[in-house]
Amino acid sequence: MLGKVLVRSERGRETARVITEVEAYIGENDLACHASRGRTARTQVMYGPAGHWYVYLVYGMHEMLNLVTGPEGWPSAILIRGVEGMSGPGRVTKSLGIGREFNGLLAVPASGLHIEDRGIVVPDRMVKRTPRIGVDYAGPVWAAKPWRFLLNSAPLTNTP
DNA sequence: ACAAGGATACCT
DNA sequence: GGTATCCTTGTC
Repeated sequence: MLGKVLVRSERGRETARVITEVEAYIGENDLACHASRGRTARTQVMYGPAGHWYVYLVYGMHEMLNLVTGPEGWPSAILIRGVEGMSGPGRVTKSLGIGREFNGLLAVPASGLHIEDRGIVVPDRMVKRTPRIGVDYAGPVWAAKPWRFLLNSAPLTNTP
């Protein structure tokens, strides 16, 4: 998803930003994943088919935007932690006007929020991997998984 | 360094 | 119905 473009459309106005930082949460075994506690009203969307948004509130004030991935029945999602000019997952949603009303919606243009490939090239050597942020509670094994990915320089724009 | 802030999951 | 905890940010 790095280098792909997050597109928010609202009443004919479109805001597009390149995704620069993401984290993976993979399955019930992953103790940092909300689905590690099983299927609940909140985590239900992660058990569904890929391509739907999973949006939840954390710390009582920040909306986290995740895209459901993986096959049906295997709860997994990618948290969008950063877009160009915006660092931090709470700022991503706030700056684009994204809230829990998107939870469960399919990531297609008609829903007002989707992801596009606009030809930006991201070679592997431009991608940095680190452990995920704020997941110490998951224990040393799962907190150490290098499942945070970010661009370590500006992406190469493929000008048509 | 730490408060703000509300939902969630799990307990009684 | 009570409570510990949370995939954070801004201000102290």
